[in-house]
Amino acid sequence: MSYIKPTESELEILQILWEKGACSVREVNEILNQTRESGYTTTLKIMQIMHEKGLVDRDSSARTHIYQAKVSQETTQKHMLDKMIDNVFNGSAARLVMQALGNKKASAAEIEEIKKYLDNLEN
Amino acid sequence: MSYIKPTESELEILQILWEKGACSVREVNEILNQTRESGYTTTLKIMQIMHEKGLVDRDSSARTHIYQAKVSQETTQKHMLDKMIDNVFNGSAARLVMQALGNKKASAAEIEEIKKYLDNLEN
DNA sequence: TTTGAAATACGAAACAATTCGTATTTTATT
DNA sequence: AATAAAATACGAATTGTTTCGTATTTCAAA
Repeated sequence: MSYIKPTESELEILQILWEKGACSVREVNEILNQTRESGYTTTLKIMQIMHEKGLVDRDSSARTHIYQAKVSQETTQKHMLDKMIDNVFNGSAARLVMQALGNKKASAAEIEEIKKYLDNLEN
Repeated sequence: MSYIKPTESELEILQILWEKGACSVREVNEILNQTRESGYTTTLKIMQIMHEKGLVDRDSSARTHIYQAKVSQETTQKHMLDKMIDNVFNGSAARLVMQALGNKKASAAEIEEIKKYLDNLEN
């Protein structure tokens, strides 16, 4: 299976599905509208397209269709990160990591976690 | 000044300009063509649009215009990372960092560098 | 069983990004 | 000065994404 690159809107919806698990269009649309204006049929249309593309699964046995992410968050993260490292960080994961840590301050606990992770990587 | 979000094509060109410093359209197009097919006037048009948007500076005193990135690589990295952390990593920089390190294997030296960086962050 | 609310389906408009053909300008060479 | 090569300018076609209006379907309550 080849990778399907989600558009921006699709990514917003995937995020919601990753978090909530399974949602109706109405649920997704309501969550979207906590952040930004979006018409119901607009959200519906995008989710239908996502289904066509194979980004989501759909249970259409009931009147209200229930959608679920079909692509995993991990796989999507991996693809987007790889692309970003290549495109914008000259191929250096280390550079990206340090930028990321500099930007958003990670908590002490998170830093410890990362250190442990690094220790493991070394072995 | 508000942030101008580069499109995909624009990002490809910025990358080249960040690396090379100052380039003619022809130079940029030749480098692009090492990776993928792209017509000369296509590249020209995109660089003209980038100029209109303020993404690049242009010296048009000679017949062959010379372009330079106007936005810094660091600023662009920061914006893209922030967005990605929010959108795809549920706001957790640590998660992104660990994914990134897992993907592309960093060298032992790079890992040491990151550890030092983390030690500094802790103080 | 009729009715209305809530859902889906669908097409087309609006918008944005990319591609490319062609006209025009510039300049070095003869 | 004429010419040809190489550059820019520009409009328009193409493609992809988002938005939305309207038609149709479905189901539960009266």
